[in-house]
Amino acid sequence: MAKTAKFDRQEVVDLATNLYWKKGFHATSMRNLQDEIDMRPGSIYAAFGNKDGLFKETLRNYTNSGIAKLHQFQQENVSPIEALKAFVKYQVIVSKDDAPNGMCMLTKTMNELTSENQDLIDLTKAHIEEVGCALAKLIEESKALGEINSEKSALALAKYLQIQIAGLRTFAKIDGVENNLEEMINELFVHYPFNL
Amino acid sequence: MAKTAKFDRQEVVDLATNLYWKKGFHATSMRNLQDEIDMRPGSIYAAFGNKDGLFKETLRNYTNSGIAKLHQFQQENVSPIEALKAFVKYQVIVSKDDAPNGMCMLTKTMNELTSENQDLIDLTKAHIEEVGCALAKLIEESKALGEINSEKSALALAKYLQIQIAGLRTFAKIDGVENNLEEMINELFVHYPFNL
DNA sequence: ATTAATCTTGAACGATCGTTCATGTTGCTT
DNA sequence: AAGCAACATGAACGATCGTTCAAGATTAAT
Repeated sequence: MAKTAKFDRQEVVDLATNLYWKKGFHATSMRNLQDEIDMRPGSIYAAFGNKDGLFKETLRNYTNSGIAKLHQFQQENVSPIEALKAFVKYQVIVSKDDAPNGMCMLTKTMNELTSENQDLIDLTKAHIEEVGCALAKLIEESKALGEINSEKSALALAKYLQIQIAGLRTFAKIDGVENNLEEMINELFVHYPFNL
Repeated sequence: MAKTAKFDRQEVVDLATNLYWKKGFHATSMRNLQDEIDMRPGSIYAAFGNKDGLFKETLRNYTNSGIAKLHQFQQENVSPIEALKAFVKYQVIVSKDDAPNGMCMLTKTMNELTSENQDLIDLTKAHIEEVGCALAKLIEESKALGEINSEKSALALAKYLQIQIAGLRTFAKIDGVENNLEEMINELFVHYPFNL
């Protein structure tokens, strides 16, 4: 009935994700996005509603990518705890230089936004918990295999892991810890609360 | 020779600090600041140069306050490690609800800014390391008293502590950890790397 | 070939951004 | 009392913000 030749939505969202991730929500202007994804205002607003709408879609895209990456490590490693370790190293060490921003886009968003954008905060929170659940599943497997000796619940350990990742990523950008990141992550899994 | 009745600089910087801390650098407009500190544009620019200049002064003010708070806990506690513990609890638990923002203003700034404001990033890094040194001094005392049994250097332990604080503060805002914060901080100091 | 539905375009809107500066006000010095 | 240097004021600047929408371009169905 009508014109169908449209832009590649996934490609566009990927580009938008990287820009939002790199600059943050407020510092990324619609004109920055227009240049990055090569679309005109009208098309963007027709496809995504507004700046918030596009941001929400990039959040979804970011979280999906992260969880997919976790599953990839899960398939590449027979040991669940090695998969977790690989994931943490990927997030902290690899992302430090290769990713659009060394920080996790979700925690970065949590840090940046105020109650003026409560809906975005709530959405981000939900995504963080979603990642936590994915981690918890892997931890559960690891416990079942006896790799982990802990009285803590898998969910509590997952949250602990997320706290460590957030802290490490924040300080990975500051001089003085670069050389120790690998060691610190290795030590993470052999001490409390993972092993008594 | 001339008019001397000026605004109270400390009072103004305190107000500006709280606003910048709460909203972040980009989301805080000069007009927001004008309202908050009750000064007109001309006066602000005469006193602080520009938006960056005022921000730099608030960073200095924030860091000074933090270090002063650390020294306060140092004087209130005979045990250095108890002083450290009180400091961490203050930063993570008290600040979660009472402070303008649950996050540390320094790490928040690190997260928000890009290389477009490299000078502000460098300044913030320096402040974070300054806090690290203050923590290290207290840790050194604690080691001398035998409270801490670790092969790690005081500076490395200080950095570890900062990583924990950053992680905990980030996740203190998300449902699920509130009840455990006190316990998690207590456990911090009785396990590796503080005690083998 | 014509129609109709959809998509694309980019000029333009009002609001707000960081910043400047001519003007007015104040208070110390002479 | 007068003069002047320092400070305070707020209107206004050009730039950019997020967003809209009338007009044009494109494609599938008739």
